[in-house]
Amino acid sequence: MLTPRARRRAATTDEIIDAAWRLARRDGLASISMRDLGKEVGLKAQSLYAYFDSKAALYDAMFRQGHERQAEMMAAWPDDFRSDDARAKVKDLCRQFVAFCTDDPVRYQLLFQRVIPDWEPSPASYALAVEHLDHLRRSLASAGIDDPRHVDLWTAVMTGLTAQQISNDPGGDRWARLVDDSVDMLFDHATATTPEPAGDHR
Amino acid sequence: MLTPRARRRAATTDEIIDAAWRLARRDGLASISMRDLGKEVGLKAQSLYAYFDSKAALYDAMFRQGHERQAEMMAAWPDDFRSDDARAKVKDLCRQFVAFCTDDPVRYQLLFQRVIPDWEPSPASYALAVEHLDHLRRSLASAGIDDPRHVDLWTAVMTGLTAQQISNDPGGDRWARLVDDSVDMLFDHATATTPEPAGDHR
DNA sequence: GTCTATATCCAGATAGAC
DNA sequence: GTCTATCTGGATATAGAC
Repeated sequence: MLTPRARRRAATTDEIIDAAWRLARRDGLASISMRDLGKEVGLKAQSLYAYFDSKAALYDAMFRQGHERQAEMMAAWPDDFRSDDARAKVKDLCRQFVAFCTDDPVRYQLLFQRVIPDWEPSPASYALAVEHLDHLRRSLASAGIDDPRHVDLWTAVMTGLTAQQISNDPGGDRWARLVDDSVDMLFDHATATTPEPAGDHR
Repeated sequence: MLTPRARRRAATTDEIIDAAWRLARRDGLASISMRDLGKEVGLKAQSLYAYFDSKAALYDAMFRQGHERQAEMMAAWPDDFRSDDARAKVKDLCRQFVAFCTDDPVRYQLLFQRVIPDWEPSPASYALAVEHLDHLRRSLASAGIDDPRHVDLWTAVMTGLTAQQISNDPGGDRWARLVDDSVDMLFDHATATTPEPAGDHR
């Protein structure tokens, strides 16, 4: 139950965060300034401190919001692919993940790269990120991929495709369209490779 | 032929660039300031402008030097792998490339990512980067990999491994050790996949 | 909660003496 | 080529009136 006062406050907070994303897309994530942000929402820069203790807290709120969006997206997928046609379902999941990242490169940078000097997410916010990696891990395990090396290779390929897409063909699909192919490749490789004894993993 | 004066000047220039790399490794690439850089080499910040027209020109010189180092490294490898055991040779090349990148993450950021706000390499410097990608392309082609899609997948996997290694296991080899495996995977996938008609590529 | 005013600090870059 | 002095402009953040 929110008081009208708290509701208003939350609305303004959201508005500031939205404006921050707009500025980030326009000028770059690291180039957001409290002055510009104030202008964007019709406030003086100093007034923003009534909503965020510091610029770092603003980034943290953006980080948190981004991961919540990702959570909403992934909630649509089960993390149990045992039933049948695991490959097709993993393809769906991976395609969706890459699209989520390439749809909003700035969000990708904030969530998955460290591009802001002297900032990192708070532990509480970072926990959200860890949770999502676990979702992937469970999904792959239920599809028969449980060698940690294979999971590491998986993350490398998907983030590699994403990064290349964003950097070298923004707005296109030169790398994004390779997702299905990559999933087949990874599956074939994982099933062909004999897993090493568990003691060898780390 | 260099006059002693020019020689001295070149030496100081190199010294400044080296100091800039040191600062970049300590404080981050984007956080280099002309003040700090001056301190590092025993000059006032303003005096640095006798060697570099601007901070952007300094970054450009660093970018250039990094690519020259890469050129030296790659010069040791032929770009013709037709002879025999192409797979092993490509593995060598890829292992070397990933090591080159992970050995110096800051250099990797400058050469291959865009982490400095409002800076990009000059066209002349960027040409060096294009040349190196061509080296890889020729190498893979001589090893029988000539489908552009496969080459794109190749770059995605290698940069993906590199980025994961740097971000999530700095100083370790959790992803770097997967290079050989990845080359096998990519080779198997490329030889198993029937190339599409040339008209379908882009 | 929002404002004005201000503190504090740092950045890149230029002018001109030596 | 290097210095001192300075310009210009930007940043984050706080104090205190309303």
